[in-house]
This record gives sequence, structure tokens and C-alpha cells, in this order.
Amino acid sequence: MATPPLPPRPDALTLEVVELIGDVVARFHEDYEDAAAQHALTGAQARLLSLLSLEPLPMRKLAQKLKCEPSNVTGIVDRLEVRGLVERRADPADRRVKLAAATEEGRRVARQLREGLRFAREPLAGLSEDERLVLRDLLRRMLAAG
Amino acid sequence: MATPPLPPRPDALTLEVVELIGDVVARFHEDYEDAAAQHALTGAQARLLSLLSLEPLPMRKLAQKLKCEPSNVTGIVDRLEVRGLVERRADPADRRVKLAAATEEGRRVARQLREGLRFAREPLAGLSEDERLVLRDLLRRMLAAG
DNA sequence: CCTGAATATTTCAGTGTGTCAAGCAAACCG
DNA sequence: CGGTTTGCTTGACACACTGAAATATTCAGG
Repeated sequence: MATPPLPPRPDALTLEVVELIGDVVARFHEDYEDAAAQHALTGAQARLLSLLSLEPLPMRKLAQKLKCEPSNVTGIVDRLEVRGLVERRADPADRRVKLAAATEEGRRVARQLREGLRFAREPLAGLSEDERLVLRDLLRRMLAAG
Repeated sequence: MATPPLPPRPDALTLEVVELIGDVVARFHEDYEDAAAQHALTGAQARLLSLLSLEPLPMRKLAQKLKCEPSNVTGIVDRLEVRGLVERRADPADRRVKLAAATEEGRRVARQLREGLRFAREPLAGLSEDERLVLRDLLRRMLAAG
């Protein structure tokens, strides 16, 4: 029950930045859902497919990466499998494990999805190369700190 | 059918920044859901309540801000109303309209939610005041551009 | 070995989010 | 007025998600 590491009160500037990040998050989300919808996928399906486009993963690992319960992954993979974008393989090393892997078609869709993200084009186009470098470093430091 | 304004191919730096923003989005989302869960709210309920903590809004306007169908808002407001965080008022100017408004308790929860967002403390704490100012301006420009 | 605990997945029931179509009431307009 | 439009709700449906229970496999001791 001991109060966690004594949380500092966020100042006005921090709250303003948080608000702006909230707006960016909303915008990113919207664009991501749109990109997914163009391939008749839901956001969750698109995220899972993107993960699998890099390498096959056991269901358990997928659940960890997506931060949800394994039982939830079952359903999402089911729907992608019906559409031929993902397949289940047996793991030769451990017969309990099922490896989910993107099919050829699945990888193709994942690439289109990545490239079709509107967010990658419009909002960042307003920034110069130098500014994007600064932004990159600030974001990196933020993620490293948290 | 005319191809939209000729989309520029995102360069490597842009894609890297997009990737980083994706990570920030995931982190923000997670923290937001956690903060909501601490008050036994879902993310959607927390977002709607936050909107109403500023001013009462007609259901129609809520749907626009949340970018979803009005019929969906009905259910979310229903659940918040049962818990006494939100109430429906009649609009004296137009009897078709129902104004959703946060109750005293609802505004209290919304404030706690805003202040309890872990994201506001940890990742931004790693940045100096000057850096947060730079970040603020870059985010503003991005949002204005898109 | 064999038994019991741990692990990986699935199934099922239940809640919330979201869409779409249909319905109702009030407002608007020619 | 009478017809259309607008604001909200309802009902049916799909998906995302959780938690508990069932199954199969692996693993660790005795």
C-alpha cells in the first residue's frame, strides 16, 4: 500500500504538451483505422498482422505484444486465418505451441497498410528535415525515460 | 476518381518518426486506459466524461467530437448516467435536443483522471522545460498542418 | 518411470464499443 | 398546413476484450 515513488505534480506546460499529444494520438488512431478499413480490417487485426509481417510468433507472445489476454488473440487470428492472411503452424520444438505466421498475401497487405498511413504523409510534411530530427530525438528521449 | 493531391513518398526519417509516434501512441493509450480503469471506467467513457467536464453538449455534438455514430453515444451516456457521473438535460431552445452534462461527481472524477495520467509524469519528466517548449511548438505545427 | 505442477491454447459466457436501419418526436419550410 | 429534415433512441448484429474452465503437452521430483 506504500504510495508509489512520490509523483510530482505536472506543471501547466506539461499538461499542455500532454493535451497536444492526446490530439496527436487521436489523429494517428483515426488514420490507422482508416488505413485498416481500406483493406476491410479492424484496427486490432491490422496491428496483429503488422507484427506477424516481421516474423511468426506464438499466440502467447502475440498476446504480450498486444497487451491483451491470449484468449482474445485466438479470435483475431481466427478471423485473419479465414481470410487467408495468416496461418497457424505447429512448433516442432513444443507441441503445445501454435505459431501464427503471415501468409504471402498477409505480408503484402501489411506493407500496403504501412505505406498507406495518411499520418506518415500529411502532418509531418509541415516540418522541415531539421525539425523532424529534433522531434525524433525528443520522442526517443521520452520513450527511454518512461 | 482523380488521384488525390499526389502523395509524396515518405522518406526514411519520416518513417522513423512515424514509428516513434506509434510507440508514443501505444504508451499513451495504455496509460489512459489504466487511469480510466482506476475509476472503473472504460476508455470511451473516460473520453466522453472529459469532454463533458468542460461544458454540457448535445448528443449529436458528442458523436462528432468522438467521431462515432450518435446511437453509440446513447449507450455510453446511459452507463455514465447510471453511475451518476453524467445527466441528461432538456435543451430549452430545442426540445429535440438532449444536453449531456457532467455532474459534480463527474467533474471530480474527470479532474482526477486528468491528473492521474501516468504519461503526464513519467515520460515528460525526462525533458527540460526548454525541450518541452520545443516539443509543444513542433506538435502544434504538426496538428495545424494535417 | 509416474505423478503433480506449470504452460499454451482454446472455448464459453458476459460486457462494452461500434455500425447500420428503422422509428418517433420536434422543428423547419414552402 | 403537409412534407422534409433533424436529434435521439431502439434493435440487431459484429468485433474486441476479459475471466474461468477444459484440454493437451511439458517439466520437475520422488
